[in-house]
Amino acid sequence: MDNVKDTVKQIFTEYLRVNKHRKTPERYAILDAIYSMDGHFDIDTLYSQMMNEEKFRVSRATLYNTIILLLDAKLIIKHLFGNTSQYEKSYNIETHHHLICTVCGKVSEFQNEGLKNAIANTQMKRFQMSHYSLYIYGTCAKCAAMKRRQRKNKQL
Amino acid sequence: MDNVKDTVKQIFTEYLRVNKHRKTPERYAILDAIYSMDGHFDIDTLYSQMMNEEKFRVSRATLYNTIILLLDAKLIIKHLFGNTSQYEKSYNIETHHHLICTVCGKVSEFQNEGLKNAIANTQMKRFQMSHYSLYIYGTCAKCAAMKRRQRKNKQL
DNA sequence: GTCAGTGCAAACTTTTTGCAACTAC
DNA sequence: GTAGTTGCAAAAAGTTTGCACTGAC
Repeated sequence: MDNVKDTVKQIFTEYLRVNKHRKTPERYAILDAIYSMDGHFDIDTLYSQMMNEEKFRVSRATLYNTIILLLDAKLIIKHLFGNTSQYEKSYNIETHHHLICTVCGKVSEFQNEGLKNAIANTQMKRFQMSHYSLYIYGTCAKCAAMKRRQRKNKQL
Repeated sequence: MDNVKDTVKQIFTEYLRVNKHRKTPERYAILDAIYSMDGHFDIDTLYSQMMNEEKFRVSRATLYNTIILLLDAKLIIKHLFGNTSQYEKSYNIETHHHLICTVCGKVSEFQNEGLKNAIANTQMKRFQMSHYSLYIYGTCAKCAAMKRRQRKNKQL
């Protein structure tokens, strides 16, 4: 598993070299922190995480700057649900789709090979796909149950 | 085509009645303005549109309030690309997917029946789908051409 | 030594909120 | 008449920017 961290570090180093950016400790600390997180995170969560648990302290400005590099290096991807930008590591991660509950806002992930293939194999004229995001909106099991309960109560 | 405007007005009226909201002229003016727009728009665009061209003037706060109702009534859908929330009328509109150019940011739409069916027919456990958004990121033809040109120039 | 990168705070943008005035019911 | 809505301005939340300082090269 540390293999992944080592690999992304190498990829990032190569990216920085090719693009003539400096290899600062902040940048590597941020990459490491991101690849230590599970699932989605926003800038504020990452900032707190690095403030509290980790040895390395960086400013929000540096987080925003570095995120741009990591996106460009395709080591993370950006999502936009809720109010803030959410990010997610992308190296060695299975492509997955997102279920977003419109009642409670909870975001969960699911995999579906058929869908994955259908999308990946779609031919578009005059457009070259690099990646995609599929967001499915609806009601999660918990909120569906709550709705049923409310409806029942009204009938009493 | 005015048929659509009439129909959404009826749907909205019914929605307001059921949910015990008032039928204010502002709300109908906003609905009308939205169904007069083509493609995506953000709050600011809608605000300017109603300020300049239309007879009815509403505040931003009212726009935000009304947007929430229209989302709930499923008369519009919300997208999150770029920096601002984008909205789009959804009644009587063909489901479509979005191509987003990561170079120039241009958003275009495309239809694909196979994809549409594949997604609509996906069975998810413990989740009830109401709608979905598929965003495909990549490089548009224009930016791809520009990239090729830049690469050629470097070689000289 | 130089200049890209960093931290801080201020600025900016989008969205939300509090409150007085208004109006649909 | 009364409570839901509106408009305004202020506040909040997220992100970007300006600038002096630091450190990677």
